[in-house]
Amino acid sequence: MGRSPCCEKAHTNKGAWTKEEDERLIAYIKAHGEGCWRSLPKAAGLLRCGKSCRLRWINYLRPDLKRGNFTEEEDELIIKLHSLLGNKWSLIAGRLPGRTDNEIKNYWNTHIRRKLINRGIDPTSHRPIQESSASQDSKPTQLEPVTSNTINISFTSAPKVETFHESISFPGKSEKISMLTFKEEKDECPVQEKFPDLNLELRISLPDDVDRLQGHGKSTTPRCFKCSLGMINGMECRCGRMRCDVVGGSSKGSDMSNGFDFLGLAKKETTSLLGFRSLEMK
DNA sequence: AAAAATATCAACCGCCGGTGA
DNA sequence: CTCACCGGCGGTTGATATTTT
Repeated sequence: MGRSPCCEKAHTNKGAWTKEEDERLIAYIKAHGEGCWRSLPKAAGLLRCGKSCRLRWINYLRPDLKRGNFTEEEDELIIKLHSLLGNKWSLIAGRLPGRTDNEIKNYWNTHIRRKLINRGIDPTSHRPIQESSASQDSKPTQLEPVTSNTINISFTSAPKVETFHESISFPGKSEKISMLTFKEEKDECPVQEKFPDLNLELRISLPDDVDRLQGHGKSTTPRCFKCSLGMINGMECRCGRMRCDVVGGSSKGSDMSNGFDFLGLAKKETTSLLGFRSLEMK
C-alpha cells in the first residue's frame, strides 16, 4: 500500500515562484499564521504543493531571515559546528540566527568545502587531507580493521573531543574490539569562547559496563543494549536467561547471537559503516 | 563577441519519525 | 498494533549567472 502524494501534482505549479505567489503566501501567513501546510495552498489560493509553500516561506519569505553574504565569523562557526554535527544542517542553522539549513547547506557545498580543501583539510572528516586519506575513505564514522582480529571504531569528525582507547573482547570470539571512547569535551573550546551563549548540548555516551571500564573485575560479558540503558533484568532485557551483568557469564548468556547485537559488532566481517552520530542524534 | 565551462542557489524529491485514529 | 497523514530533513537537480577561453 503506497503512501498518498502530499498534494495533487496534476494541478500544482512547479519551479520558480512568482512575485504574486510570494505575496499571496506572505499575506496568508500574516493573517493566519503558519501551520497545516497541506491545506494552506488551497486556503491561500495557491496552485502549489504544501511542501513547496513551506519551503518557500522557511527559506526565503520569513521576515527574520538575514540574507546577504556570510561573515568570516559565521564561516568559522559553521565549520566548527559541522565538525561536531556533520551534515545536520537544520541543527547548524539553529545556531545561526537568520540563516536557513538550505542556505547553509548550499554555502557549505559551494564555498566552505573548497575553502577547507585549500587549507588542506578534508571537509568531511575535518582532518588534514593526507591523514584523512591514509585512514581509508572520508566517511565521518567508520570501522577500520586495524589488525586481523582487532576492530577500531573511530569518531573521526570530532577532533575537539578527547578520546581514549578501550579494548573489549567477547567470550567465544577471537576478535578484540578496540574502541575510541569519548571522555569529555576539553576545556578549551573555541566555539564556546567565541560564542558563550552557544549551548551545543552534545552528549555522546554509549552506556557501558562501568566495572569493566574501571578495571574492576574481569567482566568480559557484553551487556545487551537495554541493560546498558539500565534495564537490567527487566522485561526489556533481551540477553537471554542469564543476568547479563554477571561477571564471566556462561556461553549461553553471553552468546552474542542470543543477546542484542548492538551495532552488528558480533559479525565477523565488520566492514560496514557505523552511524554512531545518527544514533546519538536521534 | 561568442561559446564553453564553472559556480551558484532555489526548488524538488524521497525518506523518516512523530502522532493520532 | 497497524496504518495513514503530516511536517521536517538531507541529498540532488537544474535553471540562471558569472567567469574563462
